[in-house]
Amino acid sequence: MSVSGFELPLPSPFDFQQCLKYMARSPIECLYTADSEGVNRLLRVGTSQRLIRLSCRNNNAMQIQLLRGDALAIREQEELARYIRDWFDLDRDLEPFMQLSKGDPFLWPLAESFYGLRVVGIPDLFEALCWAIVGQQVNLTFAYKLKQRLTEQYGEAAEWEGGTYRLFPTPERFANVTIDQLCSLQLTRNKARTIIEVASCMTNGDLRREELLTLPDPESVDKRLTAIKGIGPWTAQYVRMRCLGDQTALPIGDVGLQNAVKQMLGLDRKPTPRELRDLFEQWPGWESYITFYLWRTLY
DNA sequence: CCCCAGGCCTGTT
DNA sequence: AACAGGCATGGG
Repeated sequence: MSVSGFELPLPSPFDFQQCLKYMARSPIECLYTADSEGVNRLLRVGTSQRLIRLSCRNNNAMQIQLLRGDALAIREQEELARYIRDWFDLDRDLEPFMQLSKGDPFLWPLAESFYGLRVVGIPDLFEALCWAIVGQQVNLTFAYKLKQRLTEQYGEAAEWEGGTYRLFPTPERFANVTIDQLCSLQLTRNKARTIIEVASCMTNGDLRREELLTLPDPESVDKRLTAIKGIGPWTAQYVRMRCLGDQTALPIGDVGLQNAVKQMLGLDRKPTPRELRDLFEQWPGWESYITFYLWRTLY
């Protein structure tokens, strides 16, 4: 038994349009193409590449179509469904967040403006780590360029109807890549070294997503990740938020978060780390959602 | 030439 | 623990 498409039921609140708007924010995004009605993406399912399109007629169910290739075996469908649920954080109940927001002068405008937006995930650990690393202390425009160069240089690609679709490279792909080669893509030496180190750790099994997910608390995850030179607190929290589904992650040193809070509160300076912690103490468990929504106010 | 950007490391208090 | 300075890289 096999299928060339299937549906996933959606939680409430969920707004696919909000997610698409987020995903369409960069004109040089290289890992998928988002339009006003859906998103196309090349994914690895099992050992093969699959080109899929996601769309939503209403917000009750998401349609997943295979754009070409053999139908999916049931096992493959399950794997793909798992990926998509992580991608759009479909297993989370946002009702408590909406309740928390009601009557909250800081939260309500966010919850209302971005109603139904999910923390869009990066389920692949290597991709999430690399995206965080290239995004350290550079503006987003440049971060997207670096991701694009890494992907075009080292990732697999497939053509479809005149467009090119790409997979983010695997850690194994970097086994014989040198720091100088990555530096030629305009990565700093530190970033190049860190990416190669992360790739090596993942290839030899020292660093695995499943293992991070079994650690007892967020602090253990931070500790494991920051043990790698070049991965600091910001990157660890970013990965917890975008890859591990940990919605208590609060990237306190994030300049975007600081600027967004400054604007929201009408401050004449960026909030201090202490002030940010104090502010977020009111909303335990929703740090990542609030951060993600705050980032959305910036663009 | 300036300041800024979804930081990190190392060394001091 | 918390802060300060240096560092590397492009964008505006």
